[in-house]
Amino acid sequence: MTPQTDEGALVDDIAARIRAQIMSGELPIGKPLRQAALAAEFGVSRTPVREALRQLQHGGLIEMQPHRGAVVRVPTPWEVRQAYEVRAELEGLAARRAASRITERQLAELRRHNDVLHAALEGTATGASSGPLATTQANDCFHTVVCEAADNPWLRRMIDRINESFPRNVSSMALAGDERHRQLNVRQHDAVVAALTARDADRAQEAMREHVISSGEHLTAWYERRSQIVFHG
Amino acid sequence: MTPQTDEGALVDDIAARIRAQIMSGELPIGKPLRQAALAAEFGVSRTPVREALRQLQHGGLIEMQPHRGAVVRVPTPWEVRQAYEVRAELEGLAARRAASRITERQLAELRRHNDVLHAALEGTATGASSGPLATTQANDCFHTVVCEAADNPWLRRMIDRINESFPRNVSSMALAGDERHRQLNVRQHDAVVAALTARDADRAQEAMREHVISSGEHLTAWYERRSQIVFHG
DNA sequence: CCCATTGATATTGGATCCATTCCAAGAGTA
DNA sequence: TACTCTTGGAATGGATCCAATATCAATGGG
Repeated sequence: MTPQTDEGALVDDIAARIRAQIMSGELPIGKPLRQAALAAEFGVSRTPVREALRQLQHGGLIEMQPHRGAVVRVPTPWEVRQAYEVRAELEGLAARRAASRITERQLAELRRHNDVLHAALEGTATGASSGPLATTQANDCFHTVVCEAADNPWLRRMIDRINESFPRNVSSMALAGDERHRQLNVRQHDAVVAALTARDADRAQEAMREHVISSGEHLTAWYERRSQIVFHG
Repeated sequence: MTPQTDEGALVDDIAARIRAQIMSGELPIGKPLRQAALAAEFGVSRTPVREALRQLQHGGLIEMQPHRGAVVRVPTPWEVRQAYEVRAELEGLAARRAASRITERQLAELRRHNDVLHAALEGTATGASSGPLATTQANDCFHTVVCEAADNPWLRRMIDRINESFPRNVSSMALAGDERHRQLNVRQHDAVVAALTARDADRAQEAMREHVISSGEHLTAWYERRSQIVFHG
């Protein structure tokens, strides 16, 4: 049932699956998570499920009240702003480090991901590489590549931790909806790539910082407008 | 046996206790952690201990190999440097935010903690407020106050997470040993306080960044010299 | 008619039990 | 003597069991 190469990672596997379901929106914000139901769904006992839930709680993705169960957490707008301020600083640092470390291969990869965004923007997308899914992935990959180029596992973990704390579908929905913001987004990506190409650490850091802050403001505003996309049942 | 106000926090309580033991050096680096032993020591079953260990693993303080048990993790020198680079950026951000938010009361508190360090340095410590314990505490409090003044829970959590990942006794031992570095340390603290008093965000950020980077370099060097303070037996 | 108390029910949290796995010591053989 | 295979013990990880607690509905009283 659970064919992991790495026995002993069952708990982490369960946690990853639940996280994925929350990220994809399959488990909507505010939905109560029943341990028994999850255990049955994954074909395991409640013990690993409970541990997985606790991990997610510690990660901030869900809330657990004693004897009352766990619910998918509802991030408040100001919390989004605060988290993105931290993320901006961290990704800025990543860009700074990347400026002197990134390889030509990675730069090419960045440009490729950006091309996808450009194409999606101009409607010249060629079939498969279109749609909000492709743009979301291209966006993620862009930031991932910069993180990898920064070559600092701790930094990487911290940034991942922030990203894992907000349901992805919400974020991408917020971005995908606003055409104007997507243009800004791509321009900012280009600025980052340009700075990295020029090996200009200061400019790369500032460009990335501004980009993330801007995304954060946008996302915060979106949350403020319709912070009611929660589970009702 | 466990009179917590907050029932349901037993696991977190266990985790905190184990973490404290690791931090204080009572559980030396490299020491294998037996679930049964810990359970007996705390008067609980193995279940909450297991969950607590997994939390610590996720936090990076211990390593767990499947069916082989958990050991207190040995941070490598380069890992210390990388973590402190991240910490410098985060605490720099904290100082920047604090510059415009810190209250007079908090500033006074900062000065008080710094006075303790000054006193310890000049040997004019008055009995109880002497010793490495007091200086370590004053150091911690200094950074904690700045973090609180920054008023960003996410930032706070991230910084805490980094600090919780390195056995405190090792860090303080490294600092306490070097008189020269302690002087530098206090001067840097003073610089931060001065910048905060002047409400100069840029200067505060830079002062704090430099301070943390410098501490990180020192700690890294210490780890390189005697990275063999591990458990043998 | 509305509110409080109480009992049933469901769900969580901790304890215990059992299968699996890893490590080490010892016997047997080349 | 050295190498390997076996076997026993010990520890982990998952499953199951039981107690504690919160939710909800029903009933009785104001």
